Amino acid sequence: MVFVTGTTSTGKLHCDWQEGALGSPCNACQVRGLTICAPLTHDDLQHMVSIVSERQLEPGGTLFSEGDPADHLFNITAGTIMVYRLLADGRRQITGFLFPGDFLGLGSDHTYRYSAEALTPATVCRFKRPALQEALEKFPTMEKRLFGMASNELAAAQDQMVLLGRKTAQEKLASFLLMLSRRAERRGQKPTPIPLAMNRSEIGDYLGLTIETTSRVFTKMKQSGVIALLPSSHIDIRDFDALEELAEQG
Amino acid sequence: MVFVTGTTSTGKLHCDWQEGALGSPCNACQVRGLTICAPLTHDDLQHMVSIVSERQLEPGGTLFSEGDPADHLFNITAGTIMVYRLLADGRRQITGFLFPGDFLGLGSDHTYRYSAEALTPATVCRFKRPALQEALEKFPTMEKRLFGMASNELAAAQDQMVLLGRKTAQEKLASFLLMLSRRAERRGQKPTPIPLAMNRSEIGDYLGLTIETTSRVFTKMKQSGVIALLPSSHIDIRDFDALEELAEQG
DNA sequence: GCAGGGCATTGATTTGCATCAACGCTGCGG
DNA sequence: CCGCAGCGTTGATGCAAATCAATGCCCTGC
Repeated sequence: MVFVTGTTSTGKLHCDWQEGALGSPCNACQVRGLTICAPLTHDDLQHMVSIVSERQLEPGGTLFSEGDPADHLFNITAGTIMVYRLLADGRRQITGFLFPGDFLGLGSDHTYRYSAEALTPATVCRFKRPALQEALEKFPTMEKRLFGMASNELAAAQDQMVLLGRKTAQEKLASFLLMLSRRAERRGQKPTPIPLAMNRSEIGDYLGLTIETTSRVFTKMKQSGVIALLPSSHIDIRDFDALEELAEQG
Repeated sequence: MVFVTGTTSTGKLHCDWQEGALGSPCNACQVRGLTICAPLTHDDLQHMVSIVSERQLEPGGTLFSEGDPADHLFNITAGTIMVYRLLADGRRQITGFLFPGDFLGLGSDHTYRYSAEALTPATVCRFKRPALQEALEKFPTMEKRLFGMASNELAAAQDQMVLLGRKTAQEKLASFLLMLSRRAERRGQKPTPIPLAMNRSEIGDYLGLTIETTSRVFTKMKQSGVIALLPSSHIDIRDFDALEELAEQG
C-alpha cells in the first residue's frame, strides 16, 4: 500500500502524498465528468497523471489552514469538505461545502485566505500551482472549463449573500436543503433523501445561524411534514414544492 | 457628438452605443492599468478599440436587469455601479459596488442572474461576449488577467459572506468604510475622505441591515469621533486604527 | 422665499434570533 | 452494565436589530 496516514503525538493529523507516477488515479476517476479534467482526452490525461498526487483525509482532517502558503490547488474526488474563515474571537463563517468534482484553491495568491477541512472521509487530487498552470496552457479546454467553474462559483457566492443578508431562518434552511438536493442530483444521486455530512453547528455556521435556531427550524419543518429526519443523518424531502415555497426563491 | 442619451416617455432610460470605430476610447483610457486591458500593448489595444462600444449612464440608469439575455460583458471606466438581486417580495441584496477598472458580467451564462444600475453618472465599455471571447484567445495575458480578477472577486465574496453571516452592525459598517477606503486608494485616490456614492438604503441593502440601523451606526461612529460626516456625502475617517478595531478583521 | 419631495435622523416598540440552561439520546470504553 | 462525551433538542430569557412612526434637513423648482 503506497498510501500512509496517521496521527502525530501532537494530535495533529499528518499524511503522505501518493505520487501520481505510482498509480494512475486519473484513468479510473469516477468523477472526471464533473471536474476540470472533463474536457481532456485519454492522452491528455496521462499528463495530468504525471503532475497529480492524491490524498485521503479522515473526518476532521485539515487540508490546509488560513495563512498557509498557497502552493497547491485541489480537486475533490470523494467525500465532503468544508471551507471556512474565523474572526479573531472565534466566530466562524463556513463559506462553502465541497463535493466530488468541486475545485478548491482559487482566490488565494500567496497564502490561503480560508481553511479547508474534511467532514467525511475524503479524497482529493493535489496539483502544484505552477504544474497546473502549465497544464492549463497546454490544454486550453481545461482552462476554459476551470474558468467556467469559477464563474459558477461566483454566481453561487451571490446566492449565498442573498441568503445571508436577507433571508429568514426558515428560508435559509429551506434554500440550503434544496441546494444540497440539486447538487446531489447533478452528481448523479437521487434528489432525496439527502445524506447530511455536516452537523447542526456546521449548518448554522454556513447559514449565519446558531445551533439552537438551526435545530428548531428542522423540528418545525419536520412537524409541518415538509421533511422527515431519517436515521444516520439523512433528510427526506417530502414536499419539494412546499420547500421551494419556504425558500422564497427570488 | 456621437453619443446620445435620453429618457423615453415611459420613464425608462434608453441610450445608444458609441461604436468603437468612431472614436478610440481605449488609447485615452484613464483606468487601463486597473482593467482587463492592463497587460495589452499599444498594438493589441487597437483590436480592442474595434470590438468595444462605450456607454454613459446617468444616476439610476439600468445597465441590465436580472433575466435579460447575457450577451455582453462590461468594464467600468467611470462612476459607481451597483449589482443586486431581489427576492420575490422585494427584499433586495446588493452584492457589489463597482468602481472604475472593475469588470462586470461573469457568472452569467444565458441570462444575467442579477441587475446592474448606476449610482452616479457612469461610463462603461461594452464587449459582445463572442468578440471578447475571441480577444481573450488572441491575448492570453488578458485572459490571465481576467482570471486573476475573477479570483480576487471570489475572495472578496467570501469576505462579504463573513460580514453578512457573522458580523454585528458596527462591524459591518466599519468593514464597509475600510473597504471603500482601500479601494479608493488602489484607484490612486486618497484613503480619506471617502465620497459615498450610495445612500443609506443602498448601504443597508449591501450590509444586510435596514436604513435606520445603518443611520444609527453612522451616528454612533460620528459621536465616538472615529469618523466625521462631511458635506455632500463624504466620510472622513478620523481614526483608522479604531475603525479597524471595530471591523474585527478575522 | 417658500412649498414639497427625497433622504436622513431619532424615538418608541416589537420581534426573531441569540444566549443561557437543562435534559435526552446514542455510542463507546472501561 | 454503567458512566461519560458528543450531539441534538427543547425551554426560558435577553437583546440587537427590525419595524413603526415622527420629525428634521437639504435641495430644487416655482
